[in-house]
Amino acid sequence: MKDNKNSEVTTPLPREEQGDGSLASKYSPAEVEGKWYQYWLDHKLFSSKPDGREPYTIVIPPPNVTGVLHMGHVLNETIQDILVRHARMEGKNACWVPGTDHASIATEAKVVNRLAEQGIKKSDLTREEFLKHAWAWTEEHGGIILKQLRKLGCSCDWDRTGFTMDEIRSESVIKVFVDLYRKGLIYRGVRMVNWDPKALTALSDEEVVYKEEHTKLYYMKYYLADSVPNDFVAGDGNVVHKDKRGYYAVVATTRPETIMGDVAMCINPNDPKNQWLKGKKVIVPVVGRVIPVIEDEYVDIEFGTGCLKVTPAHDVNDYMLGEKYNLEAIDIFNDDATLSDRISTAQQAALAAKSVPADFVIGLDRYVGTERFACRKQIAEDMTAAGLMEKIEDYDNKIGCSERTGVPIEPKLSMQWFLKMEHLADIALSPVMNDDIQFYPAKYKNTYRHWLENIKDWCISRQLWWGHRIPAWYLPTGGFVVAENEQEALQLAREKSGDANLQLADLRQDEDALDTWFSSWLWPISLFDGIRNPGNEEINYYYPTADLVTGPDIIFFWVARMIMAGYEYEGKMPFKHVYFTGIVRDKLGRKMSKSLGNSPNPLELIEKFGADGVRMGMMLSAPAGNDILFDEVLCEQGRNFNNKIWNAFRLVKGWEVADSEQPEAARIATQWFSAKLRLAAEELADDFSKYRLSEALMTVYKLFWDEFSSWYLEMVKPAYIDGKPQPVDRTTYDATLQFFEVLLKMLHPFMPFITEELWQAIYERKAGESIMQAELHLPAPSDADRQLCADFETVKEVVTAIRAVRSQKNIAPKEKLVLEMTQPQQAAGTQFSNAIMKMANLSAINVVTEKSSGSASFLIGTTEFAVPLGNLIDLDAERKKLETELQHLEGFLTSVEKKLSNERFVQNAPAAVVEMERKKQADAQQKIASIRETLASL
RNA sequence: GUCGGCAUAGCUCAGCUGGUUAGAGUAUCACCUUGACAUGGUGGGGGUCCUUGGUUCGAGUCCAAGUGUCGACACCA
Repeated sequence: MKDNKNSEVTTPLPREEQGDGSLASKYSPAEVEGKWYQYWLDHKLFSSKPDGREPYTIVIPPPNVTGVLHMGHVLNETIQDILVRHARMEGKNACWVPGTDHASIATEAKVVNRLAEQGIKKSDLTREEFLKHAWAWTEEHGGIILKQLRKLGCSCDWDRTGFTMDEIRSESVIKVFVDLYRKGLIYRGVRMVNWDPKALTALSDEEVVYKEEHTKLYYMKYYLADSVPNDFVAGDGNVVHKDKRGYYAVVATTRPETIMGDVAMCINPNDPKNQWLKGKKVIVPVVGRVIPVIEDEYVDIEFGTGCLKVTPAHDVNDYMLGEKYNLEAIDIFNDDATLSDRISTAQQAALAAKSVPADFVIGLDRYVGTERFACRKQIAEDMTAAGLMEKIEDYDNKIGCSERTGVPIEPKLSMQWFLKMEHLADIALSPVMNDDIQFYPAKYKNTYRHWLENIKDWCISRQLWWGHRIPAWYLPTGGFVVAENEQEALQLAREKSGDANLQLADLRQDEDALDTWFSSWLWPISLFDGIRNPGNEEINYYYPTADLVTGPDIIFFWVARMIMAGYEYEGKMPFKHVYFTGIVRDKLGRKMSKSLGNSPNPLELIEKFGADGVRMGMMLSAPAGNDILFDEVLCEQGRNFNNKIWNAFRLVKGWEVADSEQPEAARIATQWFSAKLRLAAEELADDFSKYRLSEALMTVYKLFWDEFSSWYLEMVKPAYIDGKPQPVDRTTYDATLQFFEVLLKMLHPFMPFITEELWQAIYERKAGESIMQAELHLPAPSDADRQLCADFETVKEVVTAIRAVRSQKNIAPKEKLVLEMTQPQQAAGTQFSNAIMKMANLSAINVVTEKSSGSASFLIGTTEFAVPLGNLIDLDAERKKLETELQHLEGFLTSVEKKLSNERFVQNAPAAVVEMERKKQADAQQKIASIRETLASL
């Protein structure tokens, strides 16, 4: 599985060139990306070994081994790569461990489907035969997604690639199972579980999703088996039903077919309308079984008729009632949710025990073997025909369905393995609540706490073959042993049975496999072999990992359980920070789905916009925890940005260098930009520390495009004389290259490919060197830096104002103008004057006491500027503009003065705030005065 | 039903412990094919910060209620 384009390594600096030897005007990612990824691999730049540096570890949320890359992965993996590359450039020993998940139920379902296409049924195969098919499938499709991650630029240490069912991970899972069993935390027993009748396995509570459905509510007649005594009177609150057959109670249900498992009817003892039913017996319609009326406050008086049918085998709440009142549980279904022949056996027994009028009864034989929904329809029809149905109403209901197969689950009593959660929940709660482990965004702490505080035991066994087989062996004489392997099992079995001649062949291993998440929860430990080999060098070094990046949908499945396992087996948190990503939606806010066709293929996007472009598109609107409305337009923006970087590089690289003196404008520009970089680096560090990655990207984006390209480069760009470009002085050139390099480093985590390409081209590099290892340490900005940048903002305002004058008066950029100003002491007027002249194309800046007549004037701060325009000036328009501004300023002044005249404000507000208001007042007054003066002179 | 998040420009979102008449990206409009880049440049327009009350000298920011919206959990058979 070799990446086609990546195999041939090319020269360090191949770039598409134009005929004349200059660089092409467009950046071409396709030529660059494969080349550099291979370079990184060839030089083992992603690989990590424990050393003296601070570790930075991320374990990948393992995608399904047979999965393919979708937009959700692109988001998730891009974030991880940004974090890893950022940490690596900070000088940390970055280790990103990739791998895949065997995804027990999902993969088994896919294999079963494929076999079905070939006409093979799973039930026709032995376990070994089936597993052979499953492994073949895994090898065929497995790892495709890992190859696709390379296209994205992910800097995983591929030598560490793990699989949740490889040898190390399998042994770890078994070891943990045995350990938890011996600690008494794992037990086996018959419980009500969620049964998936399609996958034919039990599921955990977390694997059940509720879907809204339009169904029916059936009101069925349960006739009284005994005569009705006369101790109730009509009108005393009792609601009594009677027809020609006799008295009856009405029971409302959404599942009429389950009456075959009815063993009681339950009323609320406080329900006035059902008092007459107390102590009675009723006859289950169709079935003919006579059942008692029991009383429990669990029953909601308001719902339906207040009469609840009790079917302990098929409803969790009924099961609890059954336990409480010691009722029989009649399981009416086969494993695939067709009706079992037990229903007719039970009916015969019931009819034999008690005689029931024949017209209440329908032979249940006809339903045996029918599918549950067909049966429901049929029995409703039959009851209606037999006059046993009072009425049928429309009803909206939420139905629990299997997350994986989508079919409605059946609550089913069955023998399963469970993990007690109380202790594990205990150790996992406080680290999150007190921020030892930090959630981003923090709102998920609530969700987390709620789940842990209401946790139930975890059903960990699955009636599947693709997974870790439960290490329990049953003895021929009954009972079982739990052991890490067959030898140990045999030994334990011999001890337990007292039969020293017992052979392995006498033992039968449990057929079930473990829930996939029972292996995933060990991932941050098992990847470093910390379960089998506790305290080894790797686990000591890399654990706890730094950041976990995942979706909030698996906070219970995975995140919470990793925290439990982490504390149970390492005594430490598995990760320090959890970054929850949102769901990737389309730009209309809809979930991406195959049927809507709104899910772009990431690989096609990469082809179209380049991996860097796609990564940027993804990150531009991806605040942690918010859903992402993905729009290709953002990838386009990413691609355009690449192109901008590329062209800035072309410009700088195209300069001729001379040993001339540095022009004043360039000198101040380099000073300013160097300060600007320090400020930006500080801002970036802050964004990263808060995991505000899209803001970090936006910070660099604006830094490169606006500050560097539009301001800095324009200020230092050598002029053209007689149509010929002049050379740049060496000082400026060197500074520019250094700035460029810093910018590339800042951009690298977000856009690894183009930054490597240009970093390699900007200076000569040694073989094997890479930008990804280049450290970025800028000194903290000084007060002088801050002042300089603030002053420069004023410069920009002046330049922009002059450009606005040009734009309004339609004066060509080439035409030189003169600027007049009244306050020479202003920063903007002195050290920056050369820069202003260059950026605004001025021939002079004159300090004047009185502006020329016929000039366009403007205020920056309290300094007055004017551009003499001669007869170009439109006095009316000028007056109008000034009047608008005057109005605005006067309104402003009024509000400030109102504040200042409020004694309570002056007394209560901090001195600095009051001072600020006074300054605002003075400034506004001065501005108003100068505008009035200008107006008067017009 | 319980709990939680969110509501700011056409769109997507910033706005930290309250303190200049609220910002960014994008979209949009006008002008400009100059010599890195039209995948570009320059300039402009655009907001009752959901509503109502309260606290405060001062509220987009804090509190309460309401409305809308999204989510988690629990579900009445």
